[in-house]
Amino acid sequence: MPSSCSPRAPARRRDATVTRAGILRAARRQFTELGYERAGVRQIAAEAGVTAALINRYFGSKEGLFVEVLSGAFQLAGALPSVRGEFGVALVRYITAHERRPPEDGFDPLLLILRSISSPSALELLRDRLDRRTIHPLARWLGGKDRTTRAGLVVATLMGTAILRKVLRSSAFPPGQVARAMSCLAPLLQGIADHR
Amino acid sequence: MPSSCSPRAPARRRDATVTRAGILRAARRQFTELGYERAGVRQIAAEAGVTAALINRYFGSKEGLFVEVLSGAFQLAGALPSVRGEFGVALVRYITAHERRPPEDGFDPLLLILRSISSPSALELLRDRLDRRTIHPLARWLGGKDRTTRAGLVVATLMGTAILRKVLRSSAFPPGQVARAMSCLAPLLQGIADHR
DNA sequence: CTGTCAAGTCAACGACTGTTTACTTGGCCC
DNA sequence: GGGCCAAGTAAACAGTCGTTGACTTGACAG
Repeated sequence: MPSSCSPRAPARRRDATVTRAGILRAARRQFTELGYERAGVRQIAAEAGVTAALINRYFGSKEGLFVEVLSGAFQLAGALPSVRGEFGVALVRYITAHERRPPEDGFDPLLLILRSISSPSALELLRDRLDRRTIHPLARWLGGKDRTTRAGLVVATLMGTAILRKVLRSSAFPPGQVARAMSCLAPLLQGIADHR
Repeated sequence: MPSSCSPRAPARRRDATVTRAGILRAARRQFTELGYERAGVRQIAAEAGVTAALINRYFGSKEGLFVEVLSGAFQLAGALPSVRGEFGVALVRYITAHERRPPEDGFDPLLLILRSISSPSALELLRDRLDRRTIHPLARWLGGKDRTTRAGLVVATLMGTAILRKVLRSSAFPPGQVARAMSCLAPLLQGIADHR
């Protein structure tokens, strides 16, 4: 079926939905690479091939654009295994898979959080999303005693290792030895899942 | 012994060393509360009761002031126990002690790191200090197999929990239930220390 | 072919940043 | 008591930021 929206679809150069999607894609990449504050609306618009004023037209404000970027992220469905005993290795496998081939565009919610927590307005949005869409679902999946605290510890461990490995690039986690880090991380996560 | 530095010490109002120390104190507080980027030289100077130009006179630049703030921090001596089996509880006790009565001025290196990692120039300084003064000494203390990776995991866990608890203020770690979080955290840290 | 409305640009606003230069002021020494 | 140098201030510089209103341009309908 050729072109469901229009009979002839002459590849129009002025398409609001296409432009909007382009801005959103550039924003996802720059927000994860630079964080909320350092990512400027002018740079984002330039990467999308438009002017900064269009961002305010389509998203109201920079914060509105950020909210739109956040929508749909933070759900960890797909990383959780069907068997409880494979929790640790499943998460580690999920991480290494995303390491080998980075996400389609440069979008990475974990990095976006870590580089945006210095902004008070972004922080409030991030806490809300992370609590509702990640921690509490994970707590339900884990079950048992102190489930929410343990879910928080899982997320904390993932965030902490991400900070040291990908943001700070600490010498404790050299890029060539991800396997060693992951083999230490897996039983740690599994231990949190089992303590119930 | 009254006033060791000067015979009469008429409480002079123009004292370079006192002013320098005042700027440093204000900088420590604001860098941990706002991070490197959001803490402005004008606000820091105002809290110290001087003008922003004095910061450049005494510290060369904002980055020079940041370096000075960083000097002396990041060493974890005092948190480590003499017995290896008490590693987890010792660290947890250290955290809760600092929780009960916050540090003298509002200085907290962990929060300073977490809120400053979005700045590239600050990041380089932080990685250097954290690696040399915290992770590698801790790895030496831990000993055994994968000591550096495990030291990194300890720091990662502490950073991650600090992010969720003190920066994001996630509902997974309500302020009134620090004991529950700590009782889950202690065996986790002990597990990292034992895995060798 | 022309009218019309959305898509997009341009320029400017006001506020803020770190830094520098020229200046004023206060306290100690002779 | 008068010089003199350090301590400290004031003002401006050159950027950048998000946002806004008025403007131009493109594409489709009649």
